[in-house]
Amino acid sequence: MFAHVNVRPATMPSILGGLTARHANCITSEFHYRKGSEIYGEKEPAEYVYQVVSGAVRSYKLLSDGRRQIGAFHLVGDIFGLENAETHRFTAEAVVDTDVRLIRRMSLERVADSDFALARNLLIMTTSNLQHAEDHMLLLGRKTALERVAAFLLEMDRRLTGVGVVALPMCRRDIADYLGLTLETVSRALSKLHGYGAVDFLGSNQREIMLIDRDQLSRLDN
Amino acid sequence: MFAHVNVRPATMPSILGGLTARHANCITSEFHYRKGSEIYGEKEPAEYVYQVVSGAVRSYKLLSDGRRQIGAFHLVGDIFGLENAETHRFTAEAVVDTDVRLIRRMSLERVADSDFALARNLLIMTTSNLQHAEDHMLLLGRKTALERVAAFLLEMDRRLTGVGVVALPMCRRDIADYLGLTLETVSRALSKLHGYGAVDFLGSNQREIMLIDRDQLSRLDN
DNA sequence: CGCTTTGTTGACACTCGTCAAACTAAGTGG
DNA sequence: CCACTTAGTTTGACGAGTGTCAACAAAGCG
Repeated sequence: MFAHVNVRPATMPSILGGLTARHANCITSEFHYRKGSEIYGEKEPAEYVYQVVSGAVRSYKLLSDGRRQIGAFHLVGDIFGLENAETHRFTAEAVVDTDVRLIRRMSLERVADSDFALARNLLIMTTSNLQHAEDHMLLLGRKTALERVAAFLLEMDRRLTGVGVVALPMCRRDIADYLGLTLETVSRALSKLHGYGAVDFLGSNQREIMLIDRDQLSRLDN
Repeated sequence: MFAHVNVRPATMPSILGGLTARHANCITSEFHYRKGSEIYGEKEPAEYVYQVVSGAVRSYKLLSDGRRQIGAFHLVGDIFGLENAETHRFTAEAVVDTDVRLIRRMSLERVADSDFALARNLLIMTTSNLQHAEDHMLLLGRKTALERVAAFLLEMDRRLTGVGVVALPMCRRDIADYLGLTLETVSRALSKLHGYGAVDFLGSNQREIMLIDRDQLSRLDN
């Protein structure tokens, strides 16, 4: 599984706009997390910022009775765990075996006061997280199950390859908890999309490769 | 339009941490919006940043068929319309007759590069918007109607007075579109909470004053 | 080749949405 | 001042969409 993923550090957007190592005066190192293992927990002190080198990560919140809302998936190249408070607001777990680059975090005050460009990058990244959350609120509050799944496939296609071929790293339950649905509803929506011809499945391994018809999905997505 | 503009010394927490006028080199002025009128539209260029002086504002997104998701309510003292891209990502409307203070916006680049403290304030405000959106995703994705309404009342109490007495400026439809419900479901949830003794209504005017039992509501909220 | 995990599908239940009616409050003009 | 209108709220009846529970199939794995 994921045998062909080859990391090319040189082609990956470098963390914090290429400013980390020399400006933040910190050590960057790589670390491996096995599928399902926790990278950090909600309310833990935020010591590091992370970048996905290979694999995928989910960030989620829990209610007291175990209901889970995944706020975002972090894919290759994405930065996550960026907080300017002292603690993490999500739990982060590896969706599959995942390599991450770690950067020891500085306090926000020192960062923002010491480097204009870095401060701007922090703001840009935070804003892009905010924008994603804003769009996701619309999805969670107002879209139907079919629209959510269509939007999800389009998002993953855009972020993974952008060519209409998607190999999802996450399972149905993860998708469901991202979309505010149950895994059964996600499965049914995918079957329906398959029936419409908007999605085709290649190979019959568990983590199927999907061929998606972006025009058709876009029409469903509003 | 712009008939009542009058410049005033700050009697409330001044915008952008008291740095606007002298640091951002801009004019602050007040303006009045009548109930229901639009302050800015989604995708319009972001020329100003706003602060609520009196009244209340809703920020929302629409789907093509008219479904609406309110992302946030802005109450007295709140700053809104803060974008670092060139355009607004929400439409903003006055919920009731509302006075706002306007500050002409600078481009993000110039702001962040010219003032450390201002850059930090921008980041702090953006982060607090992000945190609200993250919490709201959990509500929209995973909470029941009753839990959403309970959480809403607690949020409004906290932000308006914090003493368990709430006078909501917005109508049932606004609440519904904020919580991802219908107005009927909101009304039923409030009736149920009233039945539980978690909410009491004072006076019988339209915009009732509510007495809320925060302990009881907190138990429902998870 | 069993065993476990993940995904699919069906039957059914239930929450919430839809539609409709009654009611209250507020605004308007004669 | 009072009918009349308009906007907003509440409540009921009903139905649709999604969740729940269960059975089965498929895939991964030792």
